[in-house]
Amino acid sequence: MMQIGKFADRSGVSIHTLRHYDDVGLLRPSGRSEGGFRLYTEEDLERFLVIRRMKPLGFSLEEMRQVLEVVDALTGATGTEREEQRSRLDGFIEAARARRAKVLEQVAMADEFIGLLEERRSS
Amino acid sequence: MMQIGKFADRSGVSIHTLRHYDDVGLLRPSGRSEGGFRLYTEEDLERFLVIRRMKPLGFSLEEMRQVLEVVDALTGATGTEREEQRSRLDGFIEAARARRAKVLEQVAMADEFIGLLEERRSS
DNA sequence: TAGACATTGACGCTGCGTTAACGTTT
DNA sequence: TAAACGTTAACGCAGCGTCAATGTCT
Repeated sequence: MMQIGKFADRSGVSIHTLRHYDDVGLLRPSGRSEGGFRLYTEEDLERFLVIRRMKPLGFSLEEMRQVLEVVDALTGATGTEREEQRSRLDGFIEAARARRAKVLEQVAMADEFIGLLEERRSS
Repeated sequence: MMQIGKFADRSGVSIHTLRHYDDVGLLRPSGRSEGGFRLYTEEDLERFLVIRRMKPLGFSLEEMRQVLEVVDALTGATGTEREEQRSRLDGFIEAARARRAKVLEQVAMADEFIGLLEERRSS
């Protein structure tokens, strides 16, 4: 169990961001100390990895929350429930592919922009 | 000379966004009608193209404003002034290359994320 | 004159950063 | 006890979206 400061160091995000994630229900610490200090576990760090990958792709906190929800629900689910969560997950996989495509377009945008500036430079 | 609505259609951004760009000095319409309607020219659309390419790369409105400023200052400048603007432009070209690299990293992030979800799907 | 189109102004939203005033841990 | 670390609450900011009340264009 580590306090928020250590978790911030290891995750690379600020303490305030972690507080915010807690407030909106995106990433809740596994426990609290007697005095109310947030206590995080290694497992919390694991869950954070999902956030770390999704955020740069432009997903909202709410969407990340939902993905974590599905992933959590999937471990331990069986039968119909399992199928249901799987199809929810498929939706997110689709969304991720769409984002990937968008990001690739942005690389092309960057190239166009750089070309535009270089042209202006020597005009 | 076209009104804001037509400019919005042709540029693909909302009327409110254009108003906001005007307010912050990013993209000012070339004129106003007697009654105060914003009037945009084809040249304004040209300038907008810079914005269109920069925005997906995550540049702030202020940075875009500065790039437009440099590009404008460069056309018609000579001698020392020209060299000065060129070096400012070089800074932005560098920044654009950095963004390009970042965006490429995001593609890798997307792949990792998709892989992570697919793994969870069949676990 | 009507209808489409525009105006300013204000408040709402996300995802945090930034104090401020104060309590906890060691 | 002090120093380091944490707490909630509240306001600030970018970049718009979304009314609302009103004026302009054709």
